[in-house]
Formats: sequence, structure tokens, C-alpha cells
Amino acid sequence: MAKAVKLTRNQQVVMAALADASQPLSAYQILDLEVVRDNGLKAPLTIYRALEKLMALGQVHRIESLNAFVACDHEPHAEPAAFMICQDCRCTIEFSTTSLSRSIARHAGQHGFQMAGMHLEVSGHCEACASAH
Amino acid sequence: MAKAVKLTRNQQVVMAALADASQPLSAYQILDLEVVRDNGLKAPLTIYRALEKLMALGQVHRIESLNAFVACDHEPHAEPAAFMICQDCRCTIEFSTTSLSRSIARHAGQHGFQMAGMHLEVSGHCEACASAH
DNA sequence: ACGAAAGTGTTATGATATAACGGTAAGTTT
DNA sequence: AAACTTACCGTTATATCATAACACTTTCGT
Repeated sequence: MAKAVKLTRNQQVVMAALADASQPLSAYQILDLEVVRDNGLKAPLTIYRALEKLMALGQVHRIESLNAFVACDHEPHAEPAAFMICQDCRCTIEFSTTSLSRSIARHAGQHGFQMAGMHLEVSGHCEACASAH
Repeated sequence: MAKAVKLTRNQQVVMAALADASQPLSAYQILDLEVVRDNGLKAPLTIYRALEKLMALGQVHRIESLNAFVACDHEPHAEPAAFMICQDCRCTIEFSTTSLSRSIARHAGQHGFQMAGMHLEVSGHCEACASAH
């Protein structure tokens, strides 16, 4: 199992909100959730601070192209993240990059570039939306 | 050679600014350049409109993790973009993804996901910065 | 108990991006 | 050339995303 890191109340609230969501949420969307406001979180910074910690723990990832955040549905990890993002329903599917990142690191090395991390976002249509045309 | 699409004055000014830059520029950084202001571009929207067109033409790409834009140094293309971004000097190197994108598309297909495009950003250290520690 | 480190609340502000409106320029059809 | 169409443009206002600064509190190791 994942290492049990104790989250603070704010962090738990934000984590739960993201875990519940069917798509990535922006910090302000999180802030606007009743369940979040009812717990006393009412300033953007409060959300961002929780997100920062959760990302450091690998329990949340940032989707750059949406300026939004998703709960990690794997074991929390520091592994380079990769996502498929549906252009219709905005659902996101995270997938592993272990083999991919190795080959990219090699490719980068050929350019004299020393890879530290990567972020891959694939856009398109998820199964449900594709079959619904 | 690339298809010669006639750019408007605004678009040329923005394109030239990006082509001159040694690193990605945000829209507001472009706006603040003397060479841009002197040409009469003075509102954010003017910059964004030019960028929008240039991106549609494949002559400029957006770096999501920086909220910034780079001139494409290849032939203008619609091919999925991939970049190596130096964490020190912020220089970016664009590289081709023809083989990579094929394998990613296949991988996505296995998840029932129909890939339309992708965006890959690799962070790390460029040759110059790496050797300078 | 004490100090260090992390977390918090609040206010203000910075940075990025788009909406809405009316007007202009350039092309294409006739 | 006149009429039409499409893309482009300038301006103002506003939406959206993110962080700075400061003072206070909680947590936890020793």
C-alpha cells in the first residue's frame, strides 16, 4: 500500500473533492464546491496550498492544458505523468509511462539534453464519446 | 518550401518577435517588447489574436507549462509537438514525434481512446546548462 | 517545555486570457 | 465597379488563474 502520509483537514477536503470529480477541476472550481466551502475553505490560496502539497505527494497531478487538477488514481507516484483527455466530456485517463519515458530520455540524451521529468497530454475522444459520435 | 501564407502586419510583428527570442515568450512579454509597441500593438487581445492565427498555421506553438509561445523552427506543421525545456535557461528545443506519436496513438487505442493530438513537454537541463552544473 | 517546521487565514495584487462591440480591409462573385 | 463575405482590427471591460506578504496557530521531534 501507499505510504500513509497524514493529510491536514484542508488537504483532505481538497483531495476528496478531486477524487469525487469526473473530470479535472480548476482551483476555483474546487473553491466553489459546497462541500469545500462548508468546511471553511474560502480563499484561493487555501486551495492552492493544499494542491501544492498533494502534488508533492504525487496524489494529485496538474493538467497543464486545462489549468486544472486531477486526483491520481494509481499509487501515488513521482513518475512522469501522462494523460488522455477527452475533448468532449473532459474526462481524463492517466496512464503509465515507464517504458515511454525511458525512450524519451534516450532521445533527449541524443540532443545533449538531460531529462528530469516530462508531461504528456494526449487529446482526443474517450471510448464513450467516440461511440456516441 | 512551406506554403506561403500571407501574414498581416500584426501577425508578422508577433512572429518576428518570437523568432528573435531565445526562449518562449508570454503574450504579455511580447506586448512589452519595444519592437512590438512601436508597431502599434498595444492591447493583449491584439497579441492573442495574432498568436491564434500563427498557431493555426503551425508556425507557433504553445508551451503549456510556461503559458508561453515559441516560434516553430521546423517547417510549419500540424504534427504533434514535443519540446525539451531547460529549467535553467528556459531555452526550448523542439523535436519530432513521428515515431513516438504512432506508438502513443496505439497505446491510447488500447484504452479505447481515439487520439486526435498530443503535447509533450520534457523538462531538464540543456547541454550548455548541464555542463555548467 | 521548548523550538523548529509546516500549515493557516486574510488581504491585496499580479499574471494570463477572453467577451462584446463596432469598425476596417481585402477577397470573390456578379 | 458594386455588392457581398470573410477575416482582421481597436477599444474597453472583465473573467480566470496564481502568488506575495504578514501575522498567527498547529504539529511534532527532542
